Amino acid sequence: MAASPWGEFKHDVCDALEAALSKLGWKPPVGPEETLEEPPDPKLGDLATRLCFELAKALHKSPMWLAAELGKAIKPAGLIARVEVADSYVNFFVDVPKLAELTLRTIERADTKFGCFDIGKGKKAVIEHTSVNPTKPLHIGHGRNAVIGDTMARILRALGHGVEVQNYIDDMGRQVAEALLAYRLIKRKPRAKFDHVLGLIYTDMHKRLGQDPKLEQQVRRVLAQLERGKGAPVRRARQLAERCVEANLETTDRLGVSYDLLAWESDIARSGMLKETLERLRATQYVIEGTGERAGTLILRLADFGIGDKILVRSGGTAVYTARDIAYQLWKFGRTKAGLRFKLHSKRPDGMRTYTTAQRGRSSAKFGRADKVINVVGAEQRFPQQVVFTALKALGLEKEHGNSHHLAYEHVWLPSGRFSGRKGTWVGFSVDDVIEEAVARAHVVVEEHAPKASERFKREAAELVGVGAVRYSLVCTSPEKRITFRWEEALNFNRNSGPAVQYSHARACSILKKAKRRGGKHPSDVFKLSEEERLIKLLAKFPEVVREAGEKLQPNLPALYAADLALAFNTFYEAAPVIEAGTAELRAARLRLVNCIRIVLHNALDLVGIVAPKRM
RNA sequence: GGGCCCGUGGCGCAGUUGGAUAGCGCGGCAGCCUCCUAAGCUGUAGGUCGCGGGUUCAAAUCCCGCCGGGCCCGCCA
Repeated sequence: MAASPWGEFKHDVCDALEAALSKLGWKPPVGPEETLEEPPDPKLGDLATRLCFELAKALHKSPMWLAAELGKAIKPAGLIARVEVADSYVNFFVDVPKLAELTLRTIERADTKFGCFDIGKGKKAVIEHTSVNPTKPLHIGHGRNAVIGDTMARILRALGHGVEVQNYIDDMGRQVAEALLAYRLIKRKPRAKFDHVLGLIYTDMHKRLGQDPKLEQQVRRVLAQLERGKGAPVRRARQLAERCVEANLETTDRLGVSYDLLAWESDIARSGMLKETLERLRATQYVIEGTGERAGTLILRLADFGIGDKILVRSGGTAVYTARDIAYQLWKFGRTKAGLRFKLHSKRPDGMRTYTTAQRGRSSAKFGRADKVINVVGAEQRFPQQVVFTALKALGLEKEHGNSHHLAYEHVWLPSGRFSGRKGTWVGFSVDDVIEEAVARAHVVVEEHAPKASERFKREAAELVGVGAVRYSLVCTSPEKRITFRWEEALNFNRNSGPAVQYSHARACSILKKAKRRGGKHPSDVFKLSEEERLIKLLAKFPEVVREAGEKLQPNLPALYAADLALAFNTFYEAAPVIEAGTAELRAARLRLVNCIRIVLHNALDLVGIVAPKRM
């Protein structure tokens, strides 16, 4: 059974090209598969090769002549219906009836597994995302990180990887020191969800920090206590952070984002893996002791790898963030002797179990030991991420270096500028606030559409649609592009939105429900309409989209695909009656098509973490 | 000063391993509910792909130089 119908077609085209080339005795400088592209207009063909341009250089013949000869030598086979030569291109037309039968049968059999592969071969991928300082609620920018990471996790699972999602919690940084102090000093606290309380008093604290130099000293004292890694302040910091994380998790639960492991900095610090990592680095030629102004420091020299120096240990003996990140990265690959201990943190509403590192936990071989690591981290951290990865190379871990990926994303901005935790500009733009608003808006629309539905249905539909709109708006843009948060986009329920795809899915379900009886035979060439042909081809391409998204780390691809498919389905919906199709054969065939569209819309939405409702 | 990312119709985006007439959505304008959910559909207007060179049979895509926006180059966090 073909996992990917369109992949099968590509395969057939490559075979046909190889056969023709060997018959002609031509040796192209590149493999045929690298020369395949989609023609700009489907009328020209479904796949084209630009091979003749490549051959022209090698054989000193005109590309047009080569295309004509090559075209004559190709025998259509498999899913290829016919071959046409246009200009210097050889164009391949897919056999639509064959592709239709293959695609529909594959989707029906695979159902929710359509789009899944086994190319990951169970190889383990660790994805780190979210990793917000545990001192505030998630704002919509953190939401983008979480949604990108979660979508990537879903895509890699579909490709057959074992996936472990880690959320790194830094409970020892300056922000926590400030939050701890703020919590102690500010007696009158706002009433709100705990993470919001912390975020608000943190902002309040920052107003005072500017005016009161003594306060800055107090922060430093607390930070120093945290650095020591033991004692009451460390315990209190952890407690405070635990409460904040629990509140943050309520938010991510609602977004449909989940974690396998919460990795706490305080646990990592106590494990000794930082010390171990520094010792190993010291043993290489790349670590030197600082001199002059930098006396007493430890410097990582990576000039041999084309990047600048990075101080790892300050003259005071404390390690910088990047040093800890190197140790953590090594641990993710199972490359530290020191280990961590784990225990169950909580069972989430979706049934997933989230574990946490813990002092009094058990050691376990279940976590870490990745084959591949993806860090979803802001684009501004390209340099430190590169330092971390290059450090692996310096330690001789070539393979781990090659399997380290930084999924860099640009931040979300407000029309007025950047988010600032200190200035508190996030207020009103927390993920909680945005979802609340989106769900409220969705409720109004649901009310208009289904006034007679039960209150429970309306509430559930609004939740699903509101969250769908928010998730879609956060993931549909390429990660490397900055997005500006605008209410009208986050709350967009029109075409090219999460709800639009959900709506198309609901319509498909509705047709199938109303049809009651399904099944019945039909010839494979029943699909005559261009709308049907377009849908068949789009359905066939879905697995290729999933693969590309995984290979290129582009979580926006399934989102864009889902909108494309929904659009094509809407066009078909207007053009072709399904239940009242002219003949029993056509009715049966179109019902099959609609059912397959329903499955693929569902699977595409699922990859993006959006629920596909049967009714809305 | 050195480096990285972004710049595509009024707005938001796709297309960037060089390839055939640059796609989509929003918003404009004109239409479509006795028919499977109008959160929908059809038609229409709107683009020197930031600017200028270069390489090539072929450039939104590659190279060089500018312009605009953002980011990085801390013993900060």
